[in-house]
Amino acid sequence: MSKYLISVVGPTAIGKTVLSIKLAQHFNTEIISADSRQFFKEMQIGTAAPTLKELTAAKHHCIHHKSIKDKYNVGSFEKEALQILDAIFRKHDIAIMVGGSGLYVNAVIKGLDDFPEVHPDIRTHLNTRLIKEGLEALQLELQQLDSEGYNNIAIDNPHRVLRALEICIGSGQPYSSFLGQSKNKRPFEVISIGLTADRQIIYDRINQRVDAMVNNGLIDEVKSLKSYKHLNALNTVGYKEIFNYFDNIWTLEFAISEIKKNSRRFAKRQLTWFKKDTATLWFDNESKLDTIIKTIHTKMEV
RNA sequence: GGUGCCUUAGCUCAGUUGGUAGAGCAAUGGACUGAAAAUCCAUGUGUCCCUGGUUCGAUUCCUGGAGGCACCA
Repeated sequence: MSKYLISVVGPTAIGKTVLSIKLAQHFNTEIISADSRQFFKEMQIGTAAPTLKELTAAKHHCIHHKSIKDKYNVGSFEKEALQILDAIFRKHDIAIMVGGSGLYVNAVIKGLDDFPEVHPDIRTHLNTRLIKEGLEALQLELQQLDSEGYNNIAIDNPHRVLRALEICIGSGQPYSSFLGQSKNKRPFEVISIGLTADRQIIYDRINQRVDAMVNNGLIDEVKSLKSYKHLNALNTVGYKEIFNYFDNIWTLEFAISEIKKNSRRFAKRQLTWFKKDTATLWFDNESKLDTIIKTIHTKMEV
């Protein structure tokens, strides 16, 4: 029998966690999280990570298993996730993956190209140059080192330009020369389940969830992380806004309304990303579990 | 009750010496190969309060009205 990875995607606050646990219980299997912020053990309230009760209701992987101080990225996640899936598939025919980080989901189900490791100093240096010389100087350099990459990447996006440049500089070869390698075929089939709702319902759920986070101690959680504010993991909706409150830039009330707004925008970006995968089977967030399970079975028989 | 000011996009407001209008914020659409809850790109949505009048043409000028604000009674 083939192995199946059921991937649950959708915008934030739609109910992915709850559905994934129900699916894990029904199929008697384990869950791997593809959420780029729930990895971090220091970030619990603001990331709406599964509660202790939820974590015991089904076995979870990649939740709170890293520190915000650790170096971690999609590449590491891809490798780690594949190992975990391998272990799960030794025991089960079905595994569940749940997460709202499109790039991380794609890394597992489609795979990324292999890029050489580059020393972190290169990026630090490029960031300094970005501030001192401006984006245009780095764009010109990329044009020199990798004209194909220059023509294909989003050249207005500093992160993209820096990433391409750091690969060129670190490896001595053009960034684009690493793209499009034949990727390893996954030893499992993927069934992608999308959860969605009318925009207004998603937004209402986000607003309620943010209020709940504040009531559950979000402010204290962020306060305890103040000295790590500069870390990338904390450049996150729900944290960066509260830092502005602590820095007396915003009132608490305004910071909270900004969290809601930024979460709405995030949800929109997630929908844009997940809509691209035409294989995804979409369900309304009020759908009955039976309906979803029935669809999954049908899909597996094909 | 009187006088003055105001009424233009979802909000705050600009503007048109008369040729049906534009900023910021909000909103919407999109991109995405190791920063991804990150980062970036694109888009103006309108009885210019209503009503007559003048005019080839009024959101703009004039009359009357409605609502708001301020001051005087």
